Amino acid sequence: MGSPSTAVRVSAGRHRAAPAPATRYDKRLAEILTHATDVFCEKGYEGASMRDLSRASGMSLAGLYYYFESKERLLFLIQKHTFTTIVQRLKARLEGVRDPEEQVRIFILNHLEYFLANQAAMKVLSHEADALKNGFASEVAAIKREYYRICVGLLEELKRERGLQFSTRIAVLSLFGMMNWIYTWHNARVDADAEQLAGEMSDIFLRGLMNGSRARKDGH
Amino acid sequence: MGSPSTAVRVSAGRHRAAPAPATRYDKRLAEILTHATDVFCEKGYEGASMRDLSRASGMSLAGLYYYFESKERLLFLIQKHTFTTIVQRLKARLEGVRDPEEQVRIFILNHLEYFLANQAAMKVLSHEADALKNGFASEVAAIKREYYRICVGLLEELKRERGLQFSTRIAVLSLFGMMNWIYTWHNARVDADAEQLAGEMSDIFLRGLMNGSRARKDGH
DNA sequence: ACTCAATTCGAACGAACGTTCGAATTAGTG
DNA sequence: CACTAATTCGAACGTTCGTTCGAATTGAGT
Repeated sequence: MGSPSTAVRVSAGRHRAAPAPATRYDKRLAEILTHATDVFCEKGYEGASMRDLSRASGMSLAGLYYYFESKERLLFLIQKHTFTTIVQRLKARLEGVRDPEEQVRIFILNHLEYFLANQAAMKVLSHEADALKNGFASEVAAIKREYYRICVGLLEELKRERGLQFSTRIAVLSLFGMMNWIYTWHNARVDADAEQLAGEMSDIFLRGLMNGSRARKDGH
Repeated sequence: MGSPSTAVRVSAGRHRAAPAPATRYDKRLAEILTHATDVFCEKGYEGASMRDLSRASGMSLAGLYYYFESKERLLFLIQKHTFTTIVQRLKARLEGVRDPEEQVRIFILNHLEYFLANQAAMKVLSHEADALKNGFASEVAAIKREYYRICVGLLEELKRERGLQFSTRIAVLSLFGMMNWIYTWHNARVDADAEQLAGEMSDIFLRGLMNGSRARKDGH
């Protein structure tokens, strides 16, 4: 009967095969997601109206609902796809690398490269992290937790190998702060490319973790 | 006649004397700002409705407009007061301190202490940084620029004194990222207090700036 | 107690919101 | 071409939005 967006709808109903079927439906949906990402980036999730999204994607207001059942699910699709992709790329890049310091540098480089190549999507991921509710929120939270745990693992290994002492939690969250804050200030005309930025942040962060003198005013 | 909120209204029309008149008007406005801060923190600026603010502050919807002329101006008042206060406290604390490293540590401690003591306000300041427009935006931006420049000054001095080499811009913005990101993860039941967090972040950041080996793969 | 200004409120305004529905259009196959 | 399913749309739904207005209430000074 044709109420397609009420179900989850994976690639025109088929179960996803190996590469990507890329049906008409999938391609149009991807286009809409791209335009919606730009609008969410510029006006924020709450501040962007369905009419804004309609205008940006060149599709009628009602037409959008053929592709997703609610504004919230649209944000979910954007966040899930973005987060899944960055985790996937990270895993591929980490494969075969054994040195913990190099692994951390790869983590940072992967994050910043993807961030700058997909600024709008990553801003929506960072800035609208608490906009989803219940089921949507928990599914994105699961991916985030996996990403977080990977970083924790790398730092734990670095710590073990070099006999360092620092709070892994604070270190990881400080690193995420350094990296994610970039969406508030990065200017393509002024700032260096991802590789150089990743190098500078890696230097600050990694050297910061090495204990030359333990904590400062320890003891008392 | 009584259309008070159309003018800027400084403490019941009087020109502000030395300490603080603290009229009835001022006190009530401060209460409203406090409640509004909590609501903006929880639901975001766009996501919070005037009716939410009315409910939270226990004042009728129309009554709120006696104290400010628009929702946007309310956010502006919150941001301006918060930012002004943190800059003011910083200046007081930096007075008399000469050692650049100690100055940077004070900067970080001041920021985190105020952040954790006023989490809602600081989240509204960080997370809704782009919500204001035109005149409101530029006035807050001016304070932000001053705050930023103070930090740049401290790092430049540290760099000069110790003969270090790093990009001040990247360093400052990385530091702000580390510090401001805290609103996304800090949990009072799990995490340490401001002083300890400031110590750990200062250690990571400051040690990160000291060049033991210059940049890594330099040359090529 | 009377007065005037300061403060508060109920009720309503028009606009914009997310979403729905049935009809119209288009694309894909025989 | 004809037939069916996939896609798109105009128009409207009921709700909520930020804001306004005139009347009611309260507080302070005499």
